[in-house]
Amino acid sequence: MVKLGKVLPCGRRNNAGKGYAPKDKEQLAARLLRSLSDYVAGKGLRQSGSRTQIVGILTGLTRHFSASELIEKVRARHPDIGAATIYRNLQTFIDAGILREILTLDNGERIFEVESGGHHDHIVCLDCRAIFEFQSHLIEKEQDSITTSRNFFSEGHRHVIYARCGYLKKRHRRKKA
Amino acid sequence: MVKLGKVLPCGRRNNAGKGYAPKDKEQLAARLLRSLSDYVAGKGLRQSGSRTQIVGILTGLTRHFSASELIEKVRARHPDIGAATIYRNLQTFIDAGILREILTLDNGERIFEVESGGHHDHIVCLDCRAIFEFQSHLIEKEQDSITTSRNFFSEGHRHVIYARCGYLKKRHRRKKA
DNA sequence: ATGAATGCAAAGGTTTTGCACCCCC
DNA sequence: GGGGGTGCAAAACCTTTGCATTCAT
Repeated sequence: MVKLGKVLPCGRRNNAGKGYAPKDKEQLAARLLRSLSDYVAGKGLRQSGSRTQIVGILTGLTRHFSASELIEKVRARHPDIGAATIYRNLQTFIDAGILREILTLDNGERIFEVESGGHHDHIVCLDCRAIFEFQSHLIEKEQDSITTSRNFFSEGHRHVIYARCGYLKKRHRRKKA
Repeated sequence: MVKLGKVLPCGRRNNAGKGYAPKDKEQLAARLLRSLSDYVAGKGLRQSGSRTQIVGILTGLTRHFSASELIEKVRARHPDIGAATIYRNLQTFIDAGILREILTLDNGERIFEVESGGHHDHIVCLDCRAIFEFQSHLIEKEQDSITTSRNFFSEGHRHVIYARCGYLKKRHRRKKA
């Protein structure tokens, strides 16, 4: 694994573990809690203590995280919260629109991110495991066109590009040889 | 589940279980066996009986299939072949270029297809679970442009559109309400 | 004969579920 | 107080792995 923060040959820093800036965390946490409240109120569900605590952890995570990472972080601060509760709430949060499942890695790990409003898709770096984002109006438009021209009603999509940033390119070549 | 072959309102038939035409199976089987032979010969591996038998089953499957579907079909005809062998060979077949893992469903099921040469991406129908294919030169080009402009070396992508064909639209509305 | 490939069973990992208890509304 | 929510443990899945054995070359 490449050291965090290391500048890669492609000019990017290795931000695989990048989270939110401290100043953003507060705003984000407030927004998420509000969204959750709205959702549970509308559905006749309840704003349990666990839910509030788990949401509090979300802003301390990297932008893209797996269920196990969430479990680990939640249990570090709230050892009394069971994994089952976290899994159940992952689904609740997705239904509430505050989380999004963005992709599944080769090893089967499901990766989530906090819903930010602006739609984007992802590039997964096979070298440093970092997940980058990209946006393309052109692709979105073409997708819509394809979907509607076939009489489908789109319910979303997952578009993931697997790539290497070149950092370990030589090493990989050597391995393959 | 919608009945197989049923004409859906969008004009498509429900081909969720569609396989290969009998006349195509022969050619396909021959091609796959040839590719496999070339691969194992080149790698100093062996053309085992199991491998040949599993390849024989591939042409009797639907175009898009899960590991468990493959295991079920293989074991129906060859009860002596263990699941571990099938998993190990799934990887071998992918390495040999005769299979491709195309997507992961919501439930975590990994879906494979026989490598056909022509690249395409997929539309998954959330109503009938059918998997359709689409091609877009425009999207491919844009993808390449995005990848290279960021100094990535693309190693492939997965682009899946989730949609409804409208067949169960009313039913879903009712369920949700 | 050599080592690749296999079957079996066990282990590993993730996610779901049953159930009694708890606590939010 | 009622029903949603939770913790725990067990179960359910899917996939991988260790090991002795078999088999292709």
